[in-house]
Amino acid sequence: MSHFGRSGPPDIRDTYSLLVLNITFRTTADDLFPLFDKYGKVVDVFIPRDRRTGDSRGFAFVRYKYADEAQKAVDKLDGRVVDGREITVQFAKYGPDAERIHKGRIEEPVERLKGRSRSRSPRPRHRDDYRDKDYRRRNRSRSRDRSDHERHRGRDRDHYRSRSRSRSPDYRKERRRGRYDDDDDKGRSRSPNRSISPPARGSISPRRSPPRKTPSRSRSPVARDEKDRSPTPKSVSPRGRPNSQSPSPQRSDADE
DNA sequence: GTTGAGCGTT
Repeated sequence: MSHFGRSGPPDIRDTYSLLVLNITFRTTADDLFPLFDKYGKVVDVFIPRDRRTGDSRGFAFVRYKYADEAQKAVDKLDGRVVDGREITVQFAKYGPDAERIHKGRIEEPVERLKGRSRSRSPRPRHRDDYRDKDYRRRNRSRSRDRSDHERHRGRDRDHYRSRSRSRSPDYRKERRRGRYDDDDDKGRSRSPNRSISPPARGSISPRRSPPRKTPSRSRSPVARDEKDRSPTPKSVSPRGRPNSQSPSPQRSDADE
């Protein structure tokens, strides 16, 4: 009863999906279930969460068994203050498959029931068309960037210009066009290899090169080896222990 | 610990 979304999509054949927006980030499906269930029969309540943090996105989907009940819930719960925040209840315009739906109900239910007709849509290509458009607007999952943007806009413009290099979450979103590849993307993006060439690794450490002003050490593999090994084995070889280093590998001001 | 336009999962 309290486990929603754990078993995946139950049955959306004759269910009306309601989109609940403006909900708090701590509101759970269990909290919305009794609230929406009071106005009708709720067959399923799902709240999209972030794969990385697992935190709620701030909106939920409530599925009703009947449209009349859903409509009533929208009229009653829409604008209702939940958890100290006014929530917005409206019929979902898009289905779980990014397909357009009417009145929260999918215009065309599962076609598998109809027969072997695998073709669910004669134009799957169009689906991606408008789908991409929606994704673009959805890029602002974390509106934090926007918040900072506006915040700096009215305070300090110089800082804003300086931050021009600041990487925006949109660049990778648009590039991948996916929302689940963040895990891999982030794991690899963390590596500064993007701007650093493989050969550079031999003489990396821009700060290490300049300090070498001693002509005595010009070329002594032996001396260099001993020096690297003897003195500070843990301090030396930053690549060997990235953990010891700073979390931000991009500290080369020269590159910027 | 924070945030705030929007459309979804085994």
